[in-house]
Amino acid sequence: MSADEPRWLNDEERESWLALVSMLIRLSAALDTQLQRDAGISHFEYQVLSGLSMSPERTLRMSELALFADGSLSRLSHVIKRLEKRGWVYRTPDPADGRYTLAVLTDAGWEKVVATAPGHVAEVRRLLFDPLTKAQQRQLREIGHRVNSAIGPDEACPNQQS
Amino acid sequence: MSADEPRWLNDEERESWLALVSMLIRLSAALDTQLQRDAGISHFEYQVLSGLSMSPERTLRMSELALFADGSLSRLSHVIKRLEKRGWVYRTPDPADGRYTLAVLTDAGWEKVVATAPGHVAEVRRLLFDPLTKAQQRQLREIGHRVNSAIGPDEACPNQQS
DNA sequence: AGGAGACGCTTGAACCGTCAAGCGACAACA
DNA sequence: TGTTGTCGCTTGACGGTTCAAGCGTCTCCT
Repeated sequence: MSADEPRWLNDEERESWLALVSMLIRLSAALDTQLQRDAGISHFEYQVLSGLSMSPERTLRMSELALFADGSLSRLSHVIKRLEKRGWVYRTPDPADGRYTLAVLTDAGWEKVVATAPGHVAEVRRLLFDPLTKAQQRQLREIGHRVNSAIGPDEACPNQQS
Repeated sequence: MSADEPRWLNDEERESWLALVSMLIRLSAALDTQLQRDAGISHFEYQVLSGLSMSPERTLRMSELALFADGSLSRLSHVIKRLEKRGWVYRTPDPADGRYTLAVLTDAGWEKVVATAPGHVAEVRRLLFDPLTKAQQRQLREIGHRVNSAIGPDEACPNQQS
């Protein structure tokens, strides 16, 4: 920690940063834990299923789904293979363009989302919204948008290969 | 997404939530990417090294270090083994109580932190603080504290075994 | 039509984290 | 001083993610 770097963090920023990093890690872990315990799926798997459930025809291209779920295409491919084995999803080539693969939520997959969502939402509410004031919730939304656009469209998403 | 669950999310909350989850994942990934690219270490490894560098004698018990770095003891043990092989850290039993293991930062480890920190701090600043107003930085710190205490001392940290 | 290249996705290997079992060191009690 | 229990940590196997290479499909250009 040598001195006089051009733009060092001051104490306030440092504290914000440590608090945020800790929140980042522990909130992720807490959401994962709840889903794993109550539904036997990871947070990423939940995002995949929930993303499909909100889409028209319960269908999305793999690449769109990867973007929505903030994961790499490779990771999504492995995960969809597992979800397929569990009977919640199936894949089919896009009739409009054979390069695309469509992921489709089955009825069983829909049921899974319906059964899982309330508990998950309750946990999000308990850990994230209940402790905050209305004003903080508004600020948080704005902060999220600003940081997300600072990160850039895809800077952090290792979605493009090599 | 069936209706009238007791405490469903409204549109504003929903948007806050999606923004935050996305920020959560992408910010973690962005910080990891920067460190991996510029220093060849993971964010967790950085937290470990940086935690030691800020401690008296550059020394910390494994369990304290795990708490600081928000990771399990098992994970820390594996990571320290790797950092030991790279010559940045060594372990020694606590002379005061043989059950504890002390992790100590070597000179090479200190150099590594000094070389790595400025770039990392710059990235944190670029992605997290620069896009926010002073007021939002203050809010973020407060939000972090509130959410962290909602998660509880260790609810999300799988630091205790079995 | 045919070839080159771009695109979307998949695959297998290597790596990392988690989980459960187990080890040595210490404390409490007989 | 044993014995029992707890504590802090380590270990190996397992499961998931990443990385790089490769496949099939489509587009563009001649």
